[in-house]
Amino acid sequence: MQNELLALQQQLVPDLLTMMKKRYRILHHLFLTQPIGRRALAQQLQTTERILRAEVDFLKEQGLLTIETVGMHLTDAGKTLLDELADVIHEIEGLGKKERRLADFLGLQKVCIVPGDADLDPLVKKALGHAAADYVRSILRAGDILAVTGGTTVATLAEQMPKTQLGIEVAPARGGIGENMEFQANTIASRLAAQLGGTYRLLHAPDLMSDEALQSFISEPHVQETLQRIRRARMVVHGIGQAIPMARRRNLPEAKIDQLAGQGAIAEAFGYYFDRSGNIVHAMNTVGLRLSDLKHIERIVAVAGGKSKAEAISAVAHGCPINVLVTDEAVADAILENRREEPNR
Amino acid sequence: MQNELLALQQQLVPDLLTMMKKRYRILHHLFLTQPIGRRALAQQLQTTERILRAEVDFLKEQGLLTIETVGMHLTDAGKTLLDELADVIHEIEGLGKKERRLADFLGLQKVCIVPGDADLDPLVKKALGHAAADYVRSILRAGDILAVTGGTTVATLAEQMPKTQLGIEVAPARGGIGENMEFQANTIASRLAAQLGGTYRLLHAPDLMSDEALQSFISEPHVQETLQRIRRARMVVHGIGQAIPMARRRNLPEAKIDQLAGQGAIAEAFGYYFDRSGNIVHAMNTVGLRLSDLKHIERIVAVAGGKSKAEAISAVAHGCPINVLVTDEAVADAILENRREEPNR
DNA sequence: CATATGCGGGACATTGCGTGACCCACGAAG
DNA sequence: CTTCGTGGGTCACGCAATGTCCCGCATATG
Repeated sequence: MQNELLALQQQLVPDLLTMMKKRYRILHHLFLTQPIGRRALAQQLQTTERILRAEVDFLKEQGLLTIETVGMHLTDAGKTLLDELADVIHEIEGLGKKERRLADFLGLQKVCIVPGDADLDPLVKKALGHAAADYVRSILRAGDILAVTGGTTVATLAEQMPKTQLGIEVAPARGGIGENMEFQANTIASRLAAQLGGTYRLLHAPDLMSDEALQSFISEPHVQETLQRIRRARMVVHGIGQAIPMARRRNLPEAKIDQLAGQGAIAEAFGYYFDRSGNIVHAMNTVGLRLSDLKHIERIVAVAGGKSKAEAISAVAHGCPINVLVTDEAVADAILENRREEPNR
Repeated sequence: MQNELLALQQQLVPDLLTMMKKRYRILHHLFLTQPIGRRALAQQLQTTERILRAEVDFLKEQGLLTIETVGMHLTDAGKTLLDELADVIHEIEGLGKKERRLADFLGLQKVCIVPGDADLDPLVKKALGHAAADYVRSILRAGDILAVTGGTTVATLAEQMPKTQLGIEVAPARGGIGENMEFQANTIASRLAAQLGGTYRLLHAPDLMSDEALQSFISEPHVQETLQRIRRARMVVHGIGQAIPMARRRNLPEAKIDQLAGQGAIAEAFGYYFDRSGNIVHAMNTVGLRLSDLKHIERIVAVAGGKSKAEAISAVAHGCPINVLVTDEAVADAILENRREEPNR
């Protein structure tokens, strides 16, 4: 077991393990920001140029990165090493343990944690997307239908998804909401389909509409068809939002927002608002995947990070039949911290 | 697989393995020579006092050794670490591979190799004894009969055997030969029995005697009984000697020695002399375990090291039904080296 | 086209740490 | 008692790691 070896090395050469982490961090950061120069990288990694330079010289010597006029790039060997190293660093940092504890606490099948706090460092969100993309890709099989919601985090996943030729059908789980095109479920679906070498469907509908409009809308044949595809998805990937900021982004009336706040709404997912215990306090009149559809879907993957979302994530985990959660360390720590206090209440 | 981790580390922090080996070497040497002081240890490890001091300070900080006025000692944590580390170092040094190759070539069940050359460094012999003791102890079960021959190497084994309460019966496989009491089979048997928490029998007999004397001697009831115990041993541990030096130590007449040399005698074990192909060229009129008894014994362990004995060890391995060989790296290298030349002859 | 920015790489002074070379006090052993 | 080996302290030296620049160049930008 490699864990034993790491334990031995922790005793015998602790500073070299530190060195290993340091170099891994450089490679990893480089991977996320390439191409990038010495100075900029040094600043982002909170180290001096000279120190980074020494490390970079070494890593170049090892053939793990190339130095060009535009900046530094990882070589294929560097990427391979990074992948293989990820698990090791995971264990060294104790993330594996946290994942198991969090999965146990939230009753999930699996939890993936990336180091850092997506609120503080935008690269953590990128790493989050990468980790989620890795996981999704490891599960997907040719011919699967994959449903995705919108949001910046899921958009990052699509961006980080490596090119493959899997032949997946990607469908948006939600209609459009009134914000940036870039983060719409439709946009993400098309992007993901491009990366995965598959096809995609679109749900040309506003996310929110009146009852009558909704009824007539969903009886449209092509909408019906898309909705049926969505409901037959094998896997759905969705984000988790904070209730109030989300309501604001949807331009809900102030009165409605106040009402939600009064009901203790703290989290949002799939158009549903949850209080901290996971109870649904409000369901939007939404087109797309409903909560009741989820139980027919094999694998439900939630992706969200940033300490500010910790409570929301915990709430949705209790209220939604999630299988897998991909999040960051700040969230994991916050939830596990709260857990200790809960039993006393 | 831990090998993968080592490969990764080799790329990312090449110093790590070097440093690990260095510190392992210090701990190992300290284990074999404790209590010992800074200066003496530095000299033996071919390093400077100041360097060793830095390492020792670190290892002390890690709680792996204690520093007292009499010198340094390993702590229990240090011993544990050393044990666990042994396998890792084994693989790093490629000894595991050599063991498998040598076992394959000599047709043995198992080979254990310790680094170094017992001819050059007396501590290697000690390590040899330690490794052999470790192996023997791992096999022994309560109630077993263990037969041992004489010799300095087997004596070292007895010395290195940790105290246990196994309840073993130890019997000398040979009578006494005319040399130092310390290395007699009888002495070793009693010592081993003390360490293993068992009983022992003695074979009060000269190793070499005339036919008539031998006949009358082995008909003595208590000798008979001891001999029967010996032949029912589950395990026998024996040394391997070079033919001519051994003959000299036994004070054989010069004429006999010349005759042995003429017959190509190169190795000695159990009182038999072998040529390089493993043919018996001379059998002494010996009391104790005969070659023909060996086939009834479950596990036959040979312990011998030092490059000068390489040919002898190879010869005995071919001529004797040995199961397990514990030797040093110099021997292994020499035998494996010769192997490449043999097919061409 | 000219300018500005960020890139890699070179250069150099400085400093800080590893290291060598001692010292002493002490306890054990002869 | 002397002698040896022990740990621990100290200090100066030297080199390597580091901080701090600079330059030439490619690219983006106006």
